[in-house]
Amino acid sequence: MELRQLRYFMAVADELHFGRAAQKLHMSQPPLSVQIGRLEREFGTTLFDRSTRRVQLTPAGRHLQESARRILAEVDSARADMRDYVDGLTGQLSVGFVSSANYTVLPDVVRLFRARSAKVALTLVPLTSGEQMERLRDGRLDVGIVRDENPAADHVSSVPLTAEVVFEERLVACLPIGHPLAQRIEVTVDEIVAVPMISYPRLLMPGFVDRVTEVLSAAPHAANVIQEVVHQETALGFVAAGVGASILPASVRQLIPASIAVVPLAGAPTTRLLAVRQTRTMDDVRGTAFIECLRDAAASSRVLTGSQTSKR
Amino acid sequence: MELRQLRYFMAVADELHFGRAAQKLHMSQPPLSVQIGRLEREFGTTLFDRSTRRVQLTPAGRHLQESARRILAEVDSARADMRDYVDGLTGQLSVGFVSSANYTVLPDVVRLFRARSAKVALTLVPLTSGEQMERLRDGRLDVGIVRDENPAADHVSSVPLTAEVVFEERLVACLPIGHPLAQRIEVTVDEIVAVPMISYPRLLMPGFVDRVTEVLSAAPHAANVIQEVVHQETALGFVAAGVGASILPASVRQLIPASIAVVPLAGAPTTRLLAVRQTRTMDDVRGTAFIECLRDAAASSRVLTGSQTSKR
DNA sequence: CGCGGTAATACGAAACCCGTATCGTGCCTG
DNA sequence: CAGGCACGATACGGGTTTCGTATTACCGCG
Repeated sequence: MELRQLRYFMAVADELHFGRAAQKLHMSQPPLSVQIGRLEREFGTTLFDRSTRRVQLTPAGRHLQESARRILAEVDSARADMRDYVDGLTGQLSVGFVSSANYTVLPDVVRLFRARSAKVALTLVPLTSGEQMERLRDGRLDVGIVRDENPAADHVSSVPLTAEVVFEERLVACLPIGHPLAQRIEVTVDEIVAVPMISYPRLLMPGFVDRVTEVLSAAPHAANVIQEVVHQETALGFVAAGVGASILPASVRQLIPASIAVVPLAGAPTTRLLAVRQTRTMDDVRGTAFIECLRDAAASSRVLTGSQTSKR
Repeated sequence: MELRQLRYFMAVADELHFGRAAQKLHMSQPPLSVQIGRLEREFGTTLFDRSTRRVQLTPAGRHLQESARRILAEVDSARADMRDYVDGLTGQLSVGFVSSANYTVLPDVVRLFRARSAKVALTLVPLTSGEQMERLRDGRLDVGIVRDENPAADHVSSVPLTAEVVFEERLVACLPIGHPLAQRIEVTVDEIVAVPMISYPRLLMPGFVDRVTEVLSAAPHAANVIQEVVHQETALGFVAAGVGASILPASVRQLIPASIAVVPLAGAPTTRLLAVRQTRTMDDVRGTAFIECLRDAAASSRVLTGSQTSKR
């Protein structure tokens, strides 16, 4: 029993006429008769009562008709499912994101993606950049939205990743409102380095930590890291408590309490959000569609807010 | 997409190893790779991530896996269904019967058939012999249990029918209890012909009417038919009312009221139950199984009651 | 009793599928 | 780091399957 035979059988069962069925199947009548005959020999029963004048289903034929209808419908739906899947209309997409992305492009991106790919099950996983890079390599994430990571960082002969900058914003200093620098229009690297700093564990977000280190390295003295915290919110808590200052993306402004002052850094150093994925899966339609949403949302947000940021 | 390809695909998906999958499929590895590649080109996506070291399903592959599993299961069950059907384990069987068969073999037959072919849906249709012959010819009945019909009766180039005698019993005269002949051990044809007779419409049961006519034709005078009725029960009602006598199969004794006497006919003429079916469908397993039950039940009933019948 | 229509059969050509041989590649080992 | 090994991909020839054309066999009708 092969699918071709079932299709032939259904055509004859529909037409009850070998000639017309063959025509519908774009073939000639003799091989059609042969294939039907083969089915009949396989099952050990006639499927059609046929004379030269009349073709009729036997009871056994009617039984096969029901089964064949189910099978062919199943096959058609499988074909459609596969087509929808490769076209990116259905399926699953796991996207990781750094919490700070929540305050910039992410909400718009998600709204856009849900509109464009309504049937794709989108899983959003909040993770630090470092965690995302790991999960991207082992495939637990399809797309990562990370801050300042270098995808080429060689995890010893690991899966190659590809990144694309989707958003760039200024780095700002967050200071307790009472701090001498708190009322400034901007502060220099030299000035901020003198303040005790609240930083992050390099393991969890190597890109951002390295970026901040790089920016601060313009100063003659090294920064004095007085505290490491995992979340921006925690960092802001320490700042509000007067423990020290912290360098953060400008978009954190949205969750700044009155007790904290945000002061842009002189020289307008920036930090970047990158969309990262496995180079191998660059042809994945859902991932590509998602990143397309990222580009579009970032573009319109730039139009709205002005190419970079930081007016208070 | 062909079933073979789906089977190959599932083998590789199970083994995650082309060589072992090929072995399991009793074929060599190269054509297996080719067929998988063909599927992938058809769907426009890779189904396996494969290096020489590792074979893994892609997400698209997992989607196809689910569909393929369903399809192959559906095909297997279709094959099993067809096998069960041609083996006569399942299906439908329409059997017609004359009401008088209810008093002889029929209950045993049905019990036997239900035991032997439990999953076959048996439809029992009470019909006169004439009605059954018509429905047998146009296929509305698979098997008919008729009385004294001649299947060769040429319904003008119609479907040929085949009959088999399954039960033979004596014809008896039914008389009002007060009738002069009612106390006799037996009556002759000459004697009964003198009594007004209750008969049946020849159109509905030509075989039985002709048989009775044939038996009575041994008498010098023709019978005096005073009433025609459709059902035995009605005939007995007329007899009980003293309207006349009626010739019936001996098995009617079971529904004789006290007001009617049953007297065997001299010469022990008999009437026969026949199982009839289309000659064309003599290979139908369910019909054959049913008739087998008829033979077996009739045989054991003969053993129990003695080859023919009629002791009171 | 021929004629139109239809399914079955015969047979040669094309397509398809499989097996053997071989290649390319990634991983392991000495 | 060079060689060996395991494994999937490719090349190619042979056998099987399937198809199309031509023909036959059969049925119903005028």
